[in-house]
Amino acid sequence: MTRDKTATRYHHGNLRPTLLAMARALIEEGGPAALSMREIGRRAGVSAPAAYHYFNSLDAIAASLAEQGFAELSETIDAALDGPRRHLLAGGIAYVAFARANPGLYRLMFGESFQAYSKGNEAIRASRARIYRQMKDDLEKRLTPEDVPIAALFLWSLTHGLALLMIDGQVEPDADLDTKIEDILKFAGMRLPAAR
Amino acid sequence: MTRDKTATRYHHGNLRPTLLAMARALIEEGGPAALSMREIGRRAGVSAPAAYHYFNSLDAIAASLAEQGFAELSETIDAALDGPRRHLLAGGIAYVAFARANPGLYRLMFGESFQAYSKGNEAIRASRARIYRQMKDDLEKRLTPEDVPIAALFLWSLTHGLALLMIDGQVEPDADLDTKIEDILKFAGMRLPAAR
DNA sequence: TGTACATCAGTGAACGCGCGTTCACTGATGTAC
DNA sequence: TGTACATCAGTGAACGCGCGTTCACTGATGTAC
Repeated sequence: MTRDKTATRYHHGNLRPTLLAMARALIEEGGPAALSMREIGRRAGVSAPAAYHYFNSLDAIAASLAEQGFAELSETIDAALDGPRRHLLAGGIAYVAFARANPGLYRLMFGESFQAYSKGNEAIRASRARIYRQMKDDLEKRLTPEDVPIAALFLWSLTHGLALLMIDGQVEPDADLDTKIEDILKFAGMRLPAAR
Repeated sequence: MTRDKTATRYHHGNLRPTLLAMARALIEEGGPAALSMREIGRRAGVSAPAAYHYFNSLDAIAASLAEQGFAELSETIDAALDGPRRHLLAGGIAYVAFARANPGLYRLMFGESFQAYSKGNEAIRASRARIYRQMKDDLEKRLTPEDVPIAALFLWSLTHGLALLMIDGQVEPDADLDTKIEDILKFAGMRLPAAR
């Protein structure tokens, strides 16, 4: 009952969240491909099979991380929309900021295995729907109804693409990246000479 | 000299391009993670070590594929810009079409290992610069000079994001995807109510 | 308050796998004479 | 035209590796009496 926090105890006591935390650190260090049952165990100070008391497989851990990521992203956007800024701009800035703060997680969430996760995971589907809904709600205040679907996909493409380019270091960080993000999102709301 | 095309000959005669072709087929089937020296050899009807006469490592094959991809993407855009459509729109459509036609390759080109490839590869850097230049040339005809860098990043983000969302199957293909692409790119040139 | 015991979290050894790469080799090719 | 030979493309065996997962187990925990 009186826990010696430094001693390594046979029963970890808090293993499930610890495993997830270690897995998350791993993807941030080495990308989604660096996820490994054995390495997760190693970092948690536990043998690899111990994890099987909490997850059926490595894929289950990855799916759990993705779920976590979508929940956090959704919350982050919620919080931004409560702020003083205009909605779409604040949401977009928050979106890109999340990706930049959690590049490994973001890549896991939207990477190749994405479809596999969201297929069977109700929580992920719900978070995604919530994010999309927030965006559409705002767009509906500004546009005629028939423009909304296209505008939503437009905005999602823009923020997703910008987030990935920055994560991948393909935007030369000449100026402050934060102001660059803002500039681009603002530019999206301005007139480009009509493309046809 | 007179080659029996069906017989398996000791000397393959055309191995280097064959290896690249098999590697390319592999990433299209299973994504960049499916690249494997041994599987490439297997498909080429050759032992795995044979490949080492042409490439120093698996990474070298991947880099070669990425180089090929950037060259093709650049050519595809060139071709589109020679056509009858307005430049930016035609270029954007061609860009997304390339990604949709070569999803595995596109992911390899812009994936996590991207930085590693383009660092030492002059050909890749040149292709990318060429693509970017084409875009900027067109933008310069339409915008004041100080808007061009932001507009370029804006456009690249948009097309990149749209390409990936489609590749990842995150756009429900309710309508024809081709017209959807066009709609979005056109929308990018229209007015969104100013975001502030 | 003290003890027997059921529970189940965590262990260590082992499985089979596929991988990238190295190595000493073999055998087809085409050139020099 | 025919033969010796250098070249080097491709081979098969082997290396060492890390992985996901299974298995029979051990030992800490907390509850029932």
